[in-house]
Amino acid sequence: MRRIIAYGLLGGVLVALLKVIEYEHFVHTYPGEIYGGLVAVVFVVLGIWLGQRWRRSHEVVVREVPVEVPAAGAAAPGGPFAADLSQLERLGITQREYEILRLIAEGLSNREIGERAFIAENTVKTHSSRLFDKLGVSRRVQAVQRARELRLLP
Amino acid sequence: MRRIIAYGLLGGVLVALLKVIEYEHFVHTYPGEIYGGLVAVVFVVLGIWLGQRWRRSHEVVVREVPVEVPAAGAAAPGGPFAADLSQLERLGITQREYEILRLIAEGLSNREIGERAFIAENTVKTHSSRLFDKLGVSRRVQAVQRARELRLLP
DNA sequence: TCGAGAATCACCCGAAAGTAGGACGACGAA
DNA sequence: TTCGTCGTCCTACTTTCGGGTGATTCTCGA
Repeated sequence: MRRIIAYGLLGGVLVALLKVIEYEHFVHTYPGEIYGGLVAVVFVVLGIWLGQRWRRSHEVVVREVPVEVPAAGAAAPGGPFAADLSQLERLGITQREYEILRLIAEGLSNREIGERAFIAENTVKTHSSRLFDKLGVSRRVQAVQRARELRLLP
Repeated sequence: MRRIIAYGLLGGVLVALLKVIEYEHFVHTYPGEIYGGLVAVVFVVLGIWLGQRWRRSHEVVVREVPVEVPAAGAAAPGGPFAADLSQLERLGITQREYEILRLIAEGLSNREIGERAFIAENTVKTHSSRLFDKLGVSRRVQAVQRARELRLLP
């Protein structure tokens, strides 16, 4: 409900912005193509931003990938990896937390993880904190190590 | 690749759409405000769509199907690990630094490493700092990851 | 429609990690 | 001897992490 109001206000701001742009006599100074193009670009960017915030359940697509593990002998590091997702459920690790775990394992800082996942650094901290709890560790290197033991990471 | 083409086509459609709208404008059917508003609305919606699409593509949850695990018997990767010591020489990593690297990979803190190796925490920092230089990384998780790639760690 | 779980974000604080620079002694090669 | 490398240790500083608490929003299912 509050969100709708917020969007309403946002719409107002947009219209105002539009007015301002128009007031600048863009229409008269530049040909219509440029004006329209500018407006389009600005609002496409804005729409993308909105769209990323406006999340829906159906956005999550679960893709099942059959993976085969090479038989004994020359294992292929970097080859197909099968994550033991039952461990996730057993430990109560959420999808988002698992995502953060993988990003941690890539050596990213919390800030970088935030940028990658479109969330605030604080949120990353919250996720990783809970993740550490569930993994029973207290440092990120340990988390990665533990996750590898649990076959959550390659 | 196909995605790029798709986006290219999409861009073309956008331009065409713009042209059409513009045509309407030049016919002076609508005043500039309405024209701009229309463009804005259309492209906001389009942006939202794009944003959600983009986000979805980044939220794909890869769920691997359970697979057979190689015989429990000592598989090569789990067995005795042979570090590629030539990499050490190539990168100019000393024995001591390699030792610190292994301890880092165990998830120990600098203090714990110092206790384990009977050296001061500051010394550990010096070693790890030089180690990071030689590995071309800046964080310990990255160092472990990189070392694994270089087959310096299991 | 209510509540539980999730995801999000904020603020604070202390600890840990990392940066930059310098210093010193041991040892071996030039 | 002189030079370079290694290992050790230091100060001082900035950044990052991790813990704790509290709050809002959203979704889903009962």
